[in-house]
Amino acid sequence: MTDTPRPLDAIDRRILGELCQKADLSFAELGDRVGLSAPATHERVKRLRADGRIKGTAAQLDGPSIGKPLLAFVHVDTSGWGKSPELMDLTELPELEEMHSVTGDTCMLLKVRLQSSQALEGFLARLYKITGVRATRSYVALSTYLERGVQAGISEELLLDRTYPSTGEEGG
Amino acid sequence: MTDTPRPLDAIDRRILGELCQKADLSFAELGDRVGLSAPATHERVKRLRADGRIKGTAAQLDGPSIGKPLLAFVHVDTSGWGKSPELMDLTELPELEEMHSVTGDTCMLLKVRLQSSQALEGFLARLYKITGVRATRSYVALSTYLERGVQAGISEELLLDRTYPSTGEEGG
DNA sequence: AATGAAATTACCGCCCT
DNA sequence: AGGGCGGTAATTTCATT
Repeated sequence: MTDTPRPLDAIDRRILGELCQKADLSFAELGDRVGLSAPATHERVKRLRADGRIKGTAAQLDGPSIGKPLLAFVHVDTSGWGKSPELMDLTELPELEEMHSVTGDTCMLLKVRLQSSQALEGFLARLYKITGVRATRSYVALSTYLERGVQAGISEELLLDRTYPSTGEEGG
Repeated sequence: MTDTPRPLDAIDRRILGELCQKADLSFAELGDRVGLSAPATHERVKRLRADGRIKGTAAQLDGPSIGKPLLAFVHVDTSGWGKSPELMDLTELPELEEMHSVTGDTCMLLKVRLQSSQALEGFLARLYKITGVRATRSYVALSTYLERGVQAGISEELLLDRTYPSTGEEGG
């Protein structure tokens, strides 16, 4: 399993672009959108999966309507460093959606989706029982303007927009 | 479209539990897992979609292998309040995955997935061009221990675990 | 249980080494 | 000449009534 299975070409990117928005397209429909036949499209998707580009496919549930109206990000400061078994046990809670160790003024960043503020209190209580947890800061979402998974596209804008003054001699 | 279409029963929850992990199960397979026939399962899923419990289905892409190895959370402090059109324009960037207004010592919380640290710099540069953006703090993910979408399950643990000492007289 | 649609396989031909 | 890739046709599996 080497790192670079094969570079993505334009059609691969368009397929990924479609599938990350709507994974239940038929291969015929998907093929129409990217200009390939159904079997050729199927072949591409199979390859994207085999290469690990596509990890799987998931139903997108609506938090509020399944009883979890409260979304919060919790910063955790620990005295030791990361990955204690106790911290990893939190993974079993369906309320915990993300756990990352991060740079910056905190150690661990959690994303949790909960039933109520009482449940958030319960979650924080559980956190504080963990050895090495010093402090937490919670950021509760008031409005969610955007929430989606990994997108296929890449903006050239972010790479090319130099904030330095240009020499005025660069070609277009 | 009222709020409460019908409460979820145990089978609904199990269906949601399966589908949020793997959306490409056949109805026959899904039915086997929850103890229903294929058409009955189909009917349930159709209802869950119609009721807005299931918003859709998406392919889960692997950030690093599609060229976005860098994940960051960016806190944005603004002078005005939230939702300016300029801020909303960021939504067009495929690098931006989440945008929430939050409680706590910041106004807006962004989740971005990028090609490189140069791209993060480009993104921050773009942020600072926006009217009313005062300051940003970036938390770059070093390791991701867990990252998944909304889960169907609800822990009773978080609601029941009272941290207050019990009187010793409460029944089980 | 039956019908129609879609996924999947088999096989053939093209293009680019 | 060979390998990768895509197209069409045939078959099986699945969705849907």
